[in-house]
Amino acid sequence: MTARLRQDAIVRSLRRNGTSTVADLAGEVGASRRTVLRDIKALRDEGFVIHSEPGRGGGLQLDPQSVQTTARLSVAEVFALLISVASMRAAASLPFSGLADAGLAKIERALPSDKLRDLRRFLDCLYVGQLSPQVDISDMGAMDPALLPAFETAFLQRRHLRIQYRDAKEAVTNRNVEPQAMLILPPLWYLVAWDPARKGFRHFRMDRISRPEIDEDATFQRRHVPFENHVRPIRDLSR
Amino acid sequence: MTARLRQDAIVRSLRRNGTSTVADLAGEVGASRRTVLRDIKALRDEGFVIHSEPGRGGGLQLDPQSVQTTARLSVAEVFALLISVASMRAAASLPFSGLADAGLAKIERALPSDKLRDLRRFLDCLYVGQLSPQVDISDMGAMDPALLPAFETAFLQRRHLRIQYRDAKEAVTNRNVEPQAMLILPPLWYLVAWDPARKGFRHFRMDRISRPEIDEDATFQRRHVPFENHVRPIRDLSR
DNA sequence: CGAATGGTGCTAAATTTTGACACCATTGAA
DNA sequence: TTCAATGGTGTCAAAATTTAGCACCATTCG
Repeated sequence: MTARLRQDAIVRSLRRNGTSTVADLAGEVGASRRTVLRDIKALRDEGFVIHSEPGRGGGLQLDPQSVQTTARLSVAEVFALLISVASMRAAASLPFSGLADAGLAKIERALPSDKLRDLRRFLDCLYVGQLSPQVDISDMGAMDPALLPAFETAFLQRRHLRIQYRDAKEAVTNRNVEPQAMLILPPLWYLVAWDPARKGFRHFRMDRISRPEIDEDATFQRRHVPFENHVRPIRDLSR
Repeated sequence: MTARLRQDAIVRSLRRNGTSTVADLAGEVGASRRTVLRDIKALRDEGFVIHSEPGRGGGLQLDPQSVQTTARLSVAEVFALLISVASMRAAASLPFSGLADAGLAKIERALPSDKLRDLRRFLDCLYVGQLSPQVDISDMGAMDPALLPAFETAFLQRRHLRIQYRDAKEAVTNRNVEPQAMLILPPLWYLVAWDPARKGFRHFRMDRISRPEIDEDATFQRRHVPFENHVRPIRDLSR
């Protein structure tokens, strides 16, 4: 029995029995009283809240609110969770958004610092809003997640992006644009980009974009994107 | 230097240098070649994807896609994340829902088993759907999360629930009902319950419910709740 | 007061981890 | 072909860590 397994057993026992004494736990997990006390200290160091009462009738009690879980997530999964929860908050205020945000903030903090920096920089480009109820979205396509890496690279390295765009009239054009922001109006995503040829901002619906290519040579400066009041940066939501 | 710290150092080094040899890593972390190989095996067992090339010019490489994060979450936070992502999926299909679900599944699996059982049983009572676009939700209140523990207990122990309900005409009634399901039509929550006095199912908007009390004496059997096609159980979404 | 409880320090014993070595398979350059 | 550089495994004794036992302290309650 390794230390880790024994500590898990102690947590399970406390959870099951409510209150236990050190001696009981020692008998249960087959270790000495001293070792159980060391384990209790280790668990407290890890963040478990364990109340204790000395004296006759005393004992140990695991704070039920502190029951915890650890999971190992990839950066892509964290990203997906962030977007989902932030979009949800924008679309409909749920009673749990505070808790979900707190959970996400913990996950985010645990990211390795270099990935965290990239993720934050990309999240800074993301804005969420709400589609006006009049729009019929039943026939709209979903964006292809396979497109995302190209966009992420273009944003982070501030490279020009070549895309093929099919507009509302089905006319197909080729563009070379500066990606400035991504706007999420669930379920639609828009690329907000400065079009140098037209000297103006354009919104491109992501499900109408195909064949994105990074222009390796040209870089650009960030511009201030004029968003309306009901569009909010996603970063505010995940803090 | 504990094993854990050394393994973290190895991951950092691989992330920084791209490719390293076992001998280089051993020198860097101050351990023997054999120990580094043991650590590599442990990291792989934990889910890190480490490519290796034997032979001259070979070495170890950490798959950048497998960069991972661990976070310690409370059950309430996991619950909030589950609800948020599932609701989001119902309201609007996002490109990442698969990834977010995968991340959540990992988190869910890491829950302590007794809490996991409770959470799953409660999730089995949850259904999501989409409010029809005609409904004006701008003036609707949010449910009070403080109510949830009473509902959760009533569901899990199948206890009758006493509530005070204020209906659409502002008429206040007292009910004693059997909670059968929760229906989430973002941003509104409904309690779907069998009302024995009226011998029928009733939908109660959660923001109109007050003073829920568990009836300690009476228990009930689960009933089949007749849901329409566009209402889906939440559990399907988080697998 | 005394028994039951949580908590700490110390030390020798028990256990686990580590390093060293031999060895194998693969690769690429000489 | 040959050889050096690499990843990978098995074995075993040495090193390091963990554990049990013990003494002891503080607190609580009957």
